Amino acid sequence: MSQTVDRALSILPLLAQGPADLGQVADRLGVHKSTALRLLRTLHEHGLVYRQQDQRYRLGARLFALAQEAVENLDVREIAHPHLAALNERTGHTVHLAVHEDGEVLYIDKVESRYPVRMYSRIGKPVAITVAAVAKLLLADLPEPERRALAAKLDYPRYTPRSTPDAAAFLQELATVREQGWATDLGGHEESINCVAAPIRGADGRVVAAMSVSAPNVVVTAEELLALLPLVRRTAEAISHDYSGTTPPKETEETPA
Amino acid sequence: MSQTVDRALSILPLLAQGPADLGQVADRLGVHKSTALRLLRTLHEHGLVYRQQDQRYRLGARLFALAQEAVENLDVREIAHPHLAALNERTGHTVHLAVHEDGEVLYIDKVESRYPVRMYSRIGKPVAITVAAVAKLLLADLPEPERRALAAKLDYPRYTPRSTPDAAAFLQELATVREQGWATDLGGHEESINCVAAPIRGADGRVVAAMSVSAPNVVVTAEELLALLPLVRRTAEAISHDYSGTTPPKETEETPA
DNA sequence: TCGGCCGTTGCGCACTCTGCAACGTCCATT
DNA sequence: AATGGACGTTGCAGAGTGCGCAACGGCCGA
Repeated sequence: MSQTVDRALSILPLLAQGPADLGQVADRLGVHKSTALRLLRTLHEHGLVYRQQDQRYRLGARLFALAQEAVENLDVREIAHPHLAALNERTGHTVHLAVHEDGEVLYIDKVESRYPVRMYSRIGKPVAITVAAVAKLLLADLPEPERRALAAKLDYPRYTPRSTPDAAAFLQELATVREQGWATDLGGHEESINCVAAPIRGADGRVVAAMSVSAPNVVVTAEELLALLPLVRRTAEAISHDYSGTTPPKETEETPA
Repeated sequence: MSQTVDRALSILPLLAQGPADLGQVADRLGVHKSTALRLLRTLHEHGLVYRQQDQRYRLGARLFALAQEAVENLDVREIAHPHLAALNERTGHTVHLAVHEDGEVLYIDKVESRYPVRMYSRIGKPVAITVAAVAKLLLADLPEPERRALAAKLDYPRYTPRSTPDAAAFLQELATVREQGWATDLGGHEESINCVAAPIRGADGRVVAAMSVSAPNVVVTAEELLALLPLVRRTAEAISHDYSGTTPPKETEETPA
């Protein structure tokens, strides 16, 4: 691994917390000011950081553009979107699409609820991986050793009394989810918000994405939301079908890791 | 400028065009495969690139997260959003918020039209800088030398017959915009889409952002859209007021050990 | 079975990055 | 108005680090 690049890239999450001046960056990186300056200059030339009038640095414009182009290259998203929109049209609730990547699960698309009370989330924001319904689906599909390894590495924050408490409970939950082919989050992240989710599979049967419908208690009860499960599953299957269909005959996949 | 970091960062826009394998990356960078590999590994460890099952690289998840955190740190956005939503509520049209940064203008917020026919745009996407109404406002406020330098550097694509043809016309337009304090784009980017825009100013009077209302011909005529100008300007002024008010003259930041 | 393609590894050389120290500037303080 | 300090910037010499080369190994198609 390249030390120089490593240091430069470490600046980005640092600046994500808010603007910082040269000295602060150098301190937090543990390098000399002149070094930090050179790195920041390079990042600047690539548009990844921006220098404000007060000379402090913050994350730059090209970062948005890159993230944007990146998300547009995800073909699952393209294919799923009309289905998500239709489901939102029909139910009125917030619909999410999420993928798994290197131990993180993040939303890559979202259709907002029609109701005034909405849940907070953002495309690109990593989800609460130990409780979110979509996360359970995505992780439940991992090969068993990976699943165990990941579960062991995770933190298990107690967002609510119903949050997954530890790795054992999580693995148990994943097994259940894997078995039944759908997942829920009933107040595990925020007390008053429930979700039901279903997996989207590629041609080889592996889970490539997951979608969910979320709604707060004040709009519909958990039971009413669960009644939507068949609809959610059908939607996910429709997306899976579209996705497998339009994806050209994939090169052979090595199943055993 | 750091060579290593420079090379590493050059990989990102390259991957933004689509996934690529190691050889392609090395070729396009003009370096040896082993070098490209090391750079990609470093980028990977920071989550900026992701390696798919077919071993090809594409942009990674953390990029989204970073862009997300970045946009949330823009306080103009925070302050402007309710106003934009209100304007959308009242007019039904698409409302945009944009800022200028290092010769690029990009949308940082958007409220979607209520009408079924919508214009295509995305938060984070750089706008057509030579024709967009918000771009004119932001660039018109630059000091004259910078304005000239930037105008000279730009390309002037002929999106439509009404697109700004060259630097001279652009500078002329900027002068007009600067004078009148608002801007329009009448079919300059896409034949059937019109915009009206107004500037948002900081406490020192400089333009820090610009907002616009856009609608296609099929929904409202250009005249009808122009009739919204006073409303748009009032909204922009309200945001400017909020922004100047809530931004303290200077904030001091302490560094916790 | 063989050949080619691609990703990966170890290594020695030298290029490039590093930290230091000194300078210029701006601002707050006396 | 003068002084001190904080901060960003620059040039430099040393060495640490990234560079390309060459060889290996796995995979796939011939």
